[in-house]
Amino acid sequence: MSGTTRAEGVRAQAREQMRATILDTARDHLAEHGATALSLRAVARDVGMVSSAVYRYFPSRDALLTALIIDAYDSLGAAVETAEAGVDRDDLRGRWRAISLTTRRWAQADPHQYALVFGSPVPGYAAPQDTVGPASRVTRLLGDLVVDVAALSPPDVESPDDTLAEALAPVAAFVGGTVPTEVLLRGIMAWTYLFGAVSFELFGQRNAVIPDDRRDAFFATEIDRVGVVLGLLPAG
Amino acid sequence: MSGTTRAEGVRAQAREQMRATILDTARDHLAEHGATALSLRAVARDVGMVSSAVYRYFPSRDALLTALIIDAYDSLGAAVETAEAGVDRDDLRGRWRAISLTTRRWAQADPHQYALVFGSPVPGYAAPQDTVGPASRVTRLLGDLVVDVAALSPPDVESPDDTLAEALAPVAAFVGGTVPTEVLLRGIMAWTYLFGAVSFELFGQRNAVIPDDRRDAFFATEIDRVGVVLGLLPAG
DNA sequence: TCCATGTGTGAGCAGTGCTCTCTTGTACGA
DNA sequence: TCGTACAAGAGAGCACTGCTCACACATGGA
Repeated sequence: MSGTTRAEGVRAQAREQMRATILDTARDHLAEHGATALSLRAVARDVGMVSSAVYRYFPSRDALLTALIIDAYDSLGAAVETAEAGVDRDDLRGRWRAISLTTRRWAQADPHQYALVFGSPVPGYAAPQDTVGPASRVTRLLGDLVVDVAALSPPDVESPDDTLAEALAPVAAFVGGTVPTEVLLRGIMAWTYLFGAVSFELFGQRNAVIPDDRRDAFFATEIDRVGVVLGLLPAG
Repeated sequence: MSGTTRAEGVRAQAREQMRATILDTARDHLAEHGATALSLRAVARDVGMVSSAVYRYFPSRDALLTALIIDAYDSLGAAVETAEAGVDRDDLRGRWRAISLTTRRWAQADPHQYALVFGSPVPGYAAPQDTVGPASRVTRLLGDLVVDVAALSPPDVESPDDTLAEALAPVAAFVGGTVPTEVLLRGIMAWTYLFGAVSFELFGQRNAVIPDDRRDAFFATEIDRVGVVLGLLPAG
């Protein structure tokens, strides 16, 4: 209890640092070879210890993957939050664009990390509760956007479907405020489209569909279209 | 050269049957445990031979996976084609619904098979050319639908973007006929949304968003919305 | 100062993909 | 009809994986 502000203990600090080192190395391996090829033994070799020592820090390979997932959510969340924060609050279209384009850019920068989170889940693996917090950072931004959309440009029509409101009750609770069901629906659909488009492109489904050098422009086009056509944003 | 119509040879026939047996067993394993857990040795055990014998039929685990992918595309294609064929040609909305709902149902019936095709690609694995044929069966139906949409209910506005037409040139070539760029764009977006929604739901991204017992209804709602709101189908 | 505890080691088990050599049955050409 | 070439399976083996366990050891904390 001398140098550190928090009396954390030397051991605890060293442990935390070792954990971080392992995680960093694992992230490198993930970026290079993908999730299913991520080998705990290989990570251990890179870190410079024997494989069994890693188990002092992560009880299983799945636990390591879970840590990487939380990591990825946080990384994406931070990137999108930063980009979105730089846009004027009243510029709904700009906020939607910032969220979308940043998500895509982040995904392209590290496809394996994106796939780990938004791709097909690892078999037999159920995301633990620890992941829900970081996972909702992007969703949070979309939720806020939807609230502002409802306030600044209310929908022209109200959704007549009563059961729809019940289906979207969890969503209404999440976004908070009083948002018409119609706007909630449009928000979810925009959310779905965004990740559908990014995944489609990243997972190669568009390979022979949109020429490589047109993908950027096309993504911008479709994202703008989604904003307008789903009534999420005013036309023009 | 006695019983068979085609003089295929006894050996070739036996070989084909053995290949099918292996593939069937592999499909069972896939459905139960998922792609990354699919073990060639385990399949061999189930079939009743030693693992090295399987290599007489599939040169590698990847080759076995490729065969399963082609299989999956064909299975999905057949299911959707059958469903769509049962709808009146003029009923554009009905055709869109049939394609969408059947795709979702098929995906839910065997999530691992869906994930194999539309999930994050296996690392280091690039789908060979053999897969493009079966892969385009659903896309073909959507292409035909788009052509009929263009003929039966032309878009209210033409897309002013010239570069967009260039980006969609491969798509225009695929669907054939003379389809306005605007309709092509809407078709691609509907296609993107469909698989985005199915993937999102199957991969658990909607777990805390839409209650389980509302998913069927919600999917129907969003699919109808996509049809109308993207201008793919007339409102009403 | 002393030792309980946290941390790293290395052997080992059961599994994997894949290669190789060897044997055997039999389909097919002469 | 017969002999054989060849396909097909068996089995051992290599290098890898995740994970467990008994062990050694340094050291932080009392």
